[in-house]
Amino acid sequence: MPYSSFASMPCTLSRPAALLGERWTLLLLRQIFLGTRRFEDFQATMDISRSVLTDRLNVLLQENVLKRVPYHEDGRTRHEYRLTEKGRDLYPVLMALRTWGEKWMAPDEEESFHLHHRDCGGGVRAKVECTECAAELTARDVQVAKQ
Amino acid sequence: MPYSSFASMPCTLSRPAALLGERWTLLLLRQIFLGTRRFEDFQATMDISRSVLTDRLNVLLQENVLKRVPYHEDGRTRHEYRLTEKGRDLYPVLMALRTWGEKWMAPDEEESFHLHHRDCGGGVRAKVECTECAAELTARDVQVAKQ
DNA sequence: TAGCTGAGTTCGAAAATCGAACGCAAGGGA
DNA sequence: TCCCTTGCGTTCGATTTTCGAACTCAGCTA
Repeated sequence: MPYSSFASMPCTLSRPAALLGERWTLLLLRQIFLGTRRFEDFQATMDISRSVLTDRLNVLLQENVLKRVPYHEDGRTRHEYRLTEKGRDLYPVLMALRTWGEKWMAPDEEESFHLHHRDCGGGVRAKVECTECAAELTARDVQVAKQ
Repeated sequence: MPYSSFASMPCTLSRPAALLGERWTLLLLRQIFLGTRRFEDFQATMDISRSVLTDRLNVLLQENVLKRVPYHEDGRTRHEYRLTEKGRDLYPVLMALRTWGEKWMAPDEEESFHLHHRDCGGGVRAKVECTECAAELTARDVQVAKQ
């Protein structure tokens, strides 16, 4: 049972965890949410090796998290990588990571970037809530039922 | 600038992403949230190689996500791995992964486990909200400010 | 005394990653 | 026309990680 078998287990947690748990994939998604879209820009800003970058982009294309979109520059047609709706839906995952990072791994100095709600200027945080009563939940409030 | 340099960048997203983005780490945390605590049990249920398991547990101990707690069995003292408060605070990350998995990677058959709020029996989901106006936010509602 | 168990450690083989060079197609300039 | 540049990969040999099986070790147990 190798690592990749978690990607095909009938578990809605192990499948995303196996996909995003590959080295570089979370950092790549971070870069995408920060606005990077082109191969050269990923390579330059992350200093990832080109072959691994190719591989990770292809995996995310295959999983339909990203799509290749043509664009024009200097009269030439090229392609850039953009989030699909499925990809955009990963936003809460990244925000949960960031919320945790702010609480537990905040560097001494200033942040490298701030996020705020366009409409009201407020801050941004991830949370877990009950779909019925809308209470905020921690691990202790949740019961696991096998099968 | 190797992979590990993201773990020390002054960015509250890249640091957690680099830590949890190592192979096996997310799957290991999933197993821990499901209740596994002992070396042998991790090894048996995940079929991870023993040396990598040792390494990942040590990294999480060092980051203070896990702690080693002594327990007694058959009159012998052993240790088990348990979440610290910092570790328990990763719950929203795992729930965000699961919420995404339920929407986009749900297997045809039944889930391997269900989660529900102890108090009211409702479902569980992760979301992103504004700290001021409490509106639910998507990537489009959020503005990134450099520095 | 010998065997068992939990929790690792060790080590040679296999796989993943790295970095530097190479390939290639489509302009642009001389 | 020929050469140069750019963006986006591919290839390849060297280095790192991971794998899997065997080994270690301490403290019971038979």
